[in-house]
Amino acid sequence: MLSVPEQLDILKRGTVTIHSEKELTEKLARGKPLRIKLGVDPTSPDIHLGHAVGLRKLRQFQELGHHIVLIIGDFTAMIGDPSGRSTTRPALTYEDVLSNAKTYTEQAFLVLDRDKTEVVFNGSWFKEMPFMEVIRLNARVTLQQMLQREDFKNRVANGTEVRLHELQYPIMQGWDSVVVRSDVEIGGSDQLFNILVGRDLQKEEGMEPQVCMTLPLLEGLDGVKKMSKSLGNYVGLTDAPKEMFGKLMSIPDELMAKYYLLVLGEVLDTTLHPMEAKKQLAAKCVITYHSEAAAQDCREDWDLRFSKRDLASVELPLLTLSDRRDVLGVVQHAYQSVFDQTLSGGDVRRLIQGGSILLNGEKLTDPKAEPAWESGVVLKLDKKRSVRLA
RNA sequence: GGGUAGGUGCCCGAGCGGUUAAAGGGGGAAGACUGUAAAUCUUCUGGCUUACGCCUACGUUGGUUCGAACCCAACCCUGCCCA
Repeated sequence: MLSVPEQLDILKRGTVTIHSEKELTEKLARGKPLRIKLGVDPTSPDIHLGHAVGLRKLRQFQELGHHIVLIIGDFTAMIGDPSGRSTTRPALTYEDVLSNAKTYTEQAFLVLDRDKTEVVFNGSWFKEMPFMEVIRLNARVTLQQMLQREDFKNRVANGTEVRLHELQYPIMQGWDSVVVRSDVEIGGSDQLFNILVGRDLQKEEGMEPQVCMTLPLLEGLDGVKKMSKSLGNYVGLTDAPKEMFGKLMSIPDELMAKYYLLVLGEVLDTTLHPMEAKKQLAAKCVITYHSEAAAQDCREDWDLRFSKRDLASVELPLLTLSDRRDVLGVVQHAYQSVFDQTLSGGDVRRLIQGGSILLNGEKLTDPKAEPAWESGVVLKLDKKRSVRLA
């Protein structure tokens, strides 16, 4: 095991707050593996790069010889974490939650060492919890404390509803810490309050309080809002290589440094040309979650497709024509059959008239035209999608 | 339970009897340009094989009217104040 200062140096990297560093030093100094907790709510089946920021921190702990406890919030997911929310989360069924949990853990192990990770479901203790106990826990938190939270405060101030079950969330997350006897809890910076509640409950139970460690939130592809599935601005860990590569190429330039730090744990080389830096970021990410070969393939594909605009030599999905031979019909059918997207006639018409549709490099601007659809010819649909005629 | 303000398109929000498929913004899409699916600029953004035509849409259900998102009634839902 590395010395305490060496461990601290690694662990502190990229954190927002550590509450407190002194406590963490003391815990590390004992020389015993610490129990590191990360709770995830399986509210959607995908883990994205935003979640991976926390998982990477866990991985660091793991490599330093500490014990990871990954809590699957099967129970808390049904409540929905109100952190940072301006509205109540939609309720999920238990079946959804379970199936999400399954894919969730599989994806988490792309980052974590499976053999050294303890996975627990918090439903295993909450499902059987007597109501008396629930009341007892509730007695430990005051309404005023809850109302100090930005998200609740804002909602109250704006006249947006706050439902009572949402107030239970921090208490439940805190109780998880008591049950798993965590020494350190990791979370996004929006988790600060919830993690601190965990400290309070542990103290109440006569335990040494956990260290609270928060990490920055990763902005999504739009560059402004937190990366999240519901906003659609995420890169999923299981995204296909080309999709992952392409999505990363679409982040704003300003965000690159942060992505380098949080996604790769590296420092951006500012002497690189921005586009080259971004390509490297995208490639490295593909290497992590897929393979070196896939990354190489993505780069080449990207260069051909977007830098040289040489669609003819790119591998494209094949389109088998249906009965309709007019431009509108063929394009609509292409979206449907190849990309599984249903576009209305109006949508397609807009694409055609906007000049997006290219047949072998020639713009098709008449929806009703019936050009000769020769086999092997490239039909470009929009910026990202093209097909080859079968 | 009483009082009061509201429920509009993917979201926020104007409209308050006809010229309203419904201002404006956000989000999304396309084009131009480029160093990329960055940035910037322009355009589009309910559906219908484009149709000054039809259908669907302003919480729900009925009603008044030649005509309703707009007026009336009942109901459902939410906020705020009081209890």
